[in-house]
Amino acid sequence: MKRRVTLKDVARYAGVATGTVSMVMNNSPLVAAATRERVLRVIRERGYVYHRAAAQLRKKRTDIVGVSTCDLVNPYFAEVAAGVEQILEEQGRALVLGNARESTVRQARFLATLREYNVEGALVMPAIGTTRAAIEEVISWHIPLVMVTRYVPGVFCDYVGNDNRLGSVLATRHLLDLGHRRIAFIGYNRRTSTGRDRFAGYRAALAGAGVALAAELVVECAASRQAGFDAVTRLFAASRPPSAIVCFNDLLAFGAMLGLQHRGVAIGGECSVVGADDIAESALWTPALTTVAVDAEGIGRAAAHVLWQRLEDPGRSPTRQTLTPKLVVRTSSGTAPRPRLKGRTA
Amino acid sequence: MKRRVTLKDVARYAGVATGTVSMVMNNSPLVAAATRERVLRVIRERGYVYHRAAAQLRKKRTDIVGVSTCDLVNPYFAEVAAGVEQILEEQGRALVLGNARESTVRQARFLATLREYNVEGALVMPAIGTTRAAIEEVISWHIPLVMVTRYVPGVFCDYVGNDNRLGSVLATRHLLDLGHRRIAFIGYNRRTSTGRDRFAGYRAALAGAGVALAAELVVECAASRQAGFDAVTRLFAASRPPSAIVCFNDLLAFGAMLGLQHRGVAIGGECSVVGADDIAESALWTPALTTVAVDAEGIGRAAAHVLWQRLEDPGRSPTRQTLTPKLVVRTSSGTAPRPRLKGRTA
DNA sequence: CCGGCAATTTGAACCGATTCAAAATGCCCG
DNA sequence: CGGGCATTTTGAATCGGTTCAAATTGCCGG
Repeated sequence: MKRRVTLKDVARYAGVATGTVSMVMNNSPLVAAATRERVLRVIRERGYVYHRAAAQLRKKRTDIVGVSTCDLVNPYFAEVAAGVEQILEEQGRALVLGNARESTVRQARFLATLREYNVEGALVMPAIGTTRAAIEEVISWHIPLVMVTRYVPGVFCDYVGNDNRLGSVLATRHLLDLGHRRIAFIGYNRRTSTGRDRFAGYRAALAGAGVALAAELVVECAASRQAGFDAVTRLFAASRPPSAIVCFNDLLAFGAMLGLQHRGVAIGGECSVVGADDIAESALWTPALTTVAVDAEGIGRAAAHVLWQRLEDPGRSPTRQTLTPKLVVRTSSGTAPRPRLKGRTA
Repeated sequence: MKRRVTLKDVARYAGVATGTVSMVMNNSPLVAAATRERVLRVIRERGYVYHRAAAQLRKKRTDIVGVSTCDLVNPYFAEVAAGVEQILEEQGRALVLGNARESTVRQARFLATLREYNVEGALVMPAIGTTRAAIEEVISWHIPLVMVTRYVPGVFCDYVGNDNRLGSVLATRHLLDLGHRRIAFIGYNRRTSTGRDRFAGYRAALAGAGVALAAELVVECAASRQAGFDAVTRLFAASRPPSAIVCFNDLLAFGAMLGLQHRGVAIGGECSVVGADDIAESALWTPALTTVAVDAEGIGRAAAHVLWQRLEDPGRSPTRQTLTPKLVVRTSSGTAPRPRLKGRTA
């Protein structure tokens, strides 16, 4: 077992002091070009490998960033993570990944671990149920934290996400413009900021058009295909079903469309459906889903960028950055059907 | 700025030697229970935080594992990564993530970085075009490496993946059993082991049934929905279209089904379609897709487990572990249509 | 009361980089 | 030729744990 080549060895072979080699490794402009060349040649010849842990002991920088995902199996969060990775890679920082799987316990455990690794900062997609205290604890450790995609109310720190409220406004307004008045909202979840904001946009758009919000048209449920199917079943079992549905996300919309097809309701005709996220399948469904496109990778990239800014200038006040979603109109939404004028003609 | 609480401080406050505190931190059975309690109390009271980089300097273990994904945006690989994360988390190891996005350059750069972090091992999903030399270089650094999902031929190291050959055999045999004889294969890609193995299974199943492989029924193309659509267009433009299609994966199958619907070909009747992977959408399509289910998370978990075994016993000979996929029959596949007996009746 | 053995505890050297005050070197100008 | 200044280089102290040979403590049987 050969001993590892250390910086000291390099210094000896190159005939310089350890400090000089260190400066070469850190691209210091103070070393003379000729010296730098000589040192670099020795490094190459001897196969020297920089030892980051040793460096970290004295230097304060670690070039490590922690990333906590709430659910990596969900393609949306995986895309956000991919965006984050892209920027961190460009910055030459390493990414330590944790997947909370929507468990605040796992999330807390991961964040505590990050502390032992002396990460420079953390990008957190808060798991459902994350408390203000949990986030503030991390900040109290002096680890710069950026909330991504979801935020925890009342926490004073950076946030990058989608403008979910606007997204729902666009979706709902689109339906209102098509003449719809009985518009349902399915997938309301008050436990995440995304859930609350998307609902708030729906509510605001209705109010803006002078349409009263009908409690029986709001369905609180999970964000799965099955839940969408069930929600439609429930809505259409009632006396006055909606003529359009705003869905919390595309998965729910798919379930809803299946439910409508199952009942023989014409999608885009008798009942319109709008989703959110614009995942890959949305364009391929029959009918193609009208949805609010969210740039998940862009959010990840922006979040990594915001963390970088904070590291550059720790004093700056927290930013709250939202990317603007845009409505993609396809065939699952159409003009409102004429109301059947029951009895009125009599 | 308060100075950080070090192990030495803990030792002083607890009235013991640094060595003792170190042993407590490492759960050594040598410290007396009473001493351990006292030290732990001081640690809690003073808010001591273990400094892994410092520990690493002397200890050889790092508890860090590198994970290189070939494409994190692909839900399949994201699932594998999630499986890996789950096991590493249980083992108390940190996961440093890299996303090669199918670039061998990015992959190589990431693997080189891992060396500087002194990772205990690496789990690599080789990017398209990964050479034997690239993998062997990592091994030459004495970093235990496990290839996941894809393998590079000729490399003598651990591998965990799906039995793709078997999967295609199951799919093809299923179609043969339904009476099909003109069976196409779309999405052949000879640049990944998955591509080669899935094609090999198709070829073997045909041979086993005494059916000649028709070159015009094999389409080499990307693994996207669009490619599936285009492949069908091509196959059905020819004189004798297939009565069934084995697709490299589900995405391709969706594209193919859209293509068939577009041409007015009855899926499961006039032409059957079988996919592979069984992603979430597959069960929801109309018709529901018959496919070969692959346990992506299971593969990730198994891979992390294999790495653990190798760390426990570096001397063991490399394993080559494949999980068994299983056929999920749904409605996109049906009995072969009667051949139209052109002219024969005359 | 003592020798012997097992169970604990000690603490100084060490891991491999970074730091920075001080020294060395080179160059220009009077 | 020497002083002054800018450019490079030096190297010992330091970061915060781990190690392990050696010392200490406790207990038991004789």
